Order: sequence, then structure tokens, then C-alpha cells
Amino acid sequence: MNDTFKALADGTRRQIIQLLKEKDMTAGEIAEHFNISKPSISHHLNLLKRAEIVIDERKGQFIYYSLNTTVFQDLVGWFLQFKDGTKGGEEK
Amino acid sequence: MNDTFKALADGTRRQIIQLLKEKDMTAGEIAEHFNISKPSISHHLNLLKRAEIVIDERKGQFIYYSLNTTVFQDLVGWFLQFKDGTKGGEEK
DNA sequence: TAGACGTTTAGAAAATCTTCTAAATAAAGT
DNA sequence: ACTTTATTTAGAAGATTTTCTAAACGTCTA
Repeated sequence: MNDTFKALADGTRRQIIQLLKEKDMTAGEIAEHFNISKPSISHHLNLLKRAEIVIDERKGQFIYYSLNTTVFQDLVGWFLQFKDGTKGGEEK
Repeated sequence: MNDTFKALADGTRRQIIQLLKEKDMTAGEIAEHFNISKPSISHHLNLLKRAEIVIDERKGQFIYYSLNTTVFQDLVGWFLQFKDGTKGGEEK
């Protein structure tokens, strides 16, 4: 869970996620959308991978990245625990 | 949004949120739950405040902190945008 | 108004994160 | 085998974050 939140804490990484929502992309294709060196993008992708937010698959020369949305389910669950908390004692 | 994700990226802050889910607490009361100095806790509370995740209200000598769950609504919305994305072209 | 208590502000040290350049790895084509 | 293209790994510089101690602020009570 900590890796997940850490991964989401960076704007570039969130933008990457948005890109991958549209379609799977290669590392280079992703990098083209940013003003950042390829190694930096590679590093961000690595963090997203460790957080299991993205999955990578090599296809010959290219490595394709895609979103693993199941993690978001857990996240939504985490946030939903705060819904309507009646502050401990549960009234009456 | 960035402040929000940044605020959630720290384990101590997430624990504070969990505490406040149970009941409103003073800064000192919160600090008792951690092995961290009060100024550090104060700093974390400040970040949570700027992210509008918590609200503070002075009551005489004490300052009470409480959760503002409306922000979590937005967060859930953010995550839900990834639900079942048919990858751009929409099937067919 | 002096003292005590709860909390924050200031400023600095230490840890972590982001980014870079240079070099390595991997697959494909010639 | 060598070259080209796609991407990652290594190592370091710079920026941001976390934490600390010391000092200040705000409120209450004697």
C-alpha cells in the first residue's frame, strides 16, 4: 500500500497513468510525451511497476506498458472506509 | 490534487487519518500515538490541512483536528475514471 | 501578570526522491 | 559479426521531505 501511494505522489507518474488509460504504449512512446530524459521515464515506469500499477511485456525490440487497474480497486476500497464514519461509538 | 496525493504518500500521515476516522483529537493526543516529536506531528498535520484532508478548530487551549472526507470523494472519482477503460477506440 | 500547558514556528541535519549523462543490455537488420 | 534502435542500469548532482531541538505563541488559572 505504501508503494502504491508513493507511486501516485508524483505528477509525471500520474500523467503516465492517464496516457496508459488511453492505450498501451512502449517506453519510448511514453517518453515522447514528456520533457524528461528517457532514463528518468524508465525510472518512473519502474516505480509504477513495483507498485503493480503497470505491467510490462517485451515484444521483440519494444517493451509495452499497460495499466493494471485491479490495484485501483483496492485504493477505492481504502478510501471508502472513511465514508460516513459515525466516529467510533456508533450512535446508540 | 497534487497536494492531496503528496499528503497521502506518507505512512505517518495515513495513520493520523486512520486515528481521526475514529474520533476527533487534539494535536497532543495524536502525537501520543507516535514515536515522533510533537513538532514533526504538527508539520504532518499542517500538510494534511493544506491538502484539505483535515480541519482544525481551536477550543481554548486545545486545537482539535477532524477529518474532511469530502476530499476522498474526489479521490474515489479520480480512481473510478480507470474503471473498465476500453482503451480509446471503444469496442466495435 | 506570572507560571504552566498545548501547540506551532524557525532553522538545520539527515534521508529520500527526481533527474541527468554515460555506459550496458537486448533484439533486429545488413 | 557489426550497426542501429529501444530501453535499462549505474552513479552522481540537485531538490524536496522528514525529522529534530530550541524558541515563540496562545490560553488558562492562580
